[in-house]
Amino acid sequence: MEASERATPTRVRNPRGEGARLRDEIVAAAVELLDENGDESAITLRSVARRVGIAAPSIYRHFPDQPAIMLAVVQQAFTELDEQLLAALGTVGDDPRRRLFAIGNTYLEFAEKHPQRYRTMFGGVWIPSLGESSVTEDDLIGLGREAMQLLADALEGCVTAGYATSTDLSADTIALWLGMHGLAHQRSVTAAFPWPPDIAERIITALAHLRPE
Amino acid sequence: MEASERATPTRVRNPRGEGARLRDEIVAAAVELLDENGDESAITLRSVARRVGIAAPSIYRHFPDQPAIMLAVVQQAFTELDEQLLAALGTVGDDPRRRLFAIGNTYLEFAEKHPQRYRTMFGGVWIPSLGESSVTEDDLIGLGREAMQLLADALEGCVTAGYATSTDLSADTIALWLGMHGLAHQRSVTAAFPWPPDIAERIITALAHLRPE
DNA sequence: TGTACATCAGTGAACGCGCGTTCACTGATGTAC
DNA sequence: TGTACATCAGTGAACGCGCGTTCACTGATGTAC
Repeated sequence: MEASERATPTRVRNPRGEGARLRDEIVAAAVELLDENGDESAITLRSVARRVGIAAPSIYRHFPDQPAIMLAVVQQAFTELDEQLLAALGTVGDDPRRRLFAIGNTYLEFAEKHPQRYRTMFGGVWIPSLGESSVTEDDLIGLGREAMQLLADALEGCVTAGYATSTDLSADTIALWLGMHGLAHQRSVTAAFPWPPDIAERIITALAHLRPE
Repeated sequence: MEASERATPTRVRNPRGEGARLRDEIVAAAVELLDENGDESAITLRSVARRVGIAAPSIYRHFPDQPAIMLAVVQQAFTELDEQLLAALGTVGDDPRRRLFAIGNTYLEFAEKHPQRYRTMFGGVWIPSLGESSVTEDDLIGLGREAMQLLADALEGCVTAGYATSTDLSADTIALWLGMHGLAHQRSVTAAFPWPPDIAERIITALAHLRPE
């Protein structure tokens, strides 16, 4: 029974004051399970505990309930996405068109590299009858806001520079994001589709209303 | 115990040779549960049986296992979508531009009216570690083919008539569909988003490369 | 400086639950002779 | 025309499982006096 419940029975306990470390380990384990199994139902309180190598009730020191783990996974994924977008912008220079494609391509790369996480971030399924759990609506609002703002700024740059046209910047940003999201999401579900190689460029160019170069 | 397991204990059994009727009732009950709860995990073998008013094992006369019910739900949803698209085309006349928007708007309406079903159709989550169940890959291939073909035809009509430009019809069809899917999917997840009222038109116009009227 | 004590990190056993699935069955109805 | 029988639609009880959560606990370590 011990063997089946624990992955690493030799785990040493964290020193005093460092108990919060386990929180990070729990989230990391949950992400691992998600990436491996592809299904968010793979993240159960007990499966996570098993992976970390702790007893199931130990999780309650760090999370009020199971949905709270899911929320932490999603929050971490959004933070990682934001970081990658900022990193890409940091290396790409000043050309507005290149900045727009840097955002778009980095976004799509993130989804392609972590399809399960992407699906969970935007899947909506994991929100468990909101209100029966510790997760509130406030926890969810604004999750994608940072990424959306970066995209809006990039599109605005193109419009200002005359590379793109727009009658309504915020509506066009949403339209552009929806197109990218459609590709990112569908790819994360069906890997084996014969996508046209330039599909991302086609979508971004059309929805950003980019003038021919 | 009886009361909790059965919704309608007075259910009469189907006459001989009509046993297949129960199959339809099972699928209908599964759809109901999905629409009500919004979560495909609401469709369990037992919950469906409860809803129909039969004993759980009775389902095995009609479905080899639980995933087979999910497959039937998704298949039925795709069939319904196809029917609605065809019906819309039947009433809209010959103008290629109107035919394109008929497809696009009907598609988006379907997703808006049945968000849970839409999410399940394209969610990918319900595919249960394919191979451990009776559902095979063949069952899934070609599920959206009909709808995609109708969209391709509509776009081709616009190009032929000179209303739209395209360098690669099949790639542009996929791009257009992905944009529509992005909107349809995200709407089915987050109802409370302040969508621009003309968001659908913006996406379709841009991705179909429609000339200004 | 020694020690009692509070705090902290984590455990082990147990609970009740709903699940998918199996098994042997029941009882009505059509059909062959 | 009567009846034995096969077929069909569906049942009831039971199984083992993994789940989330609870409870009282253990034992190491820092801290107050």
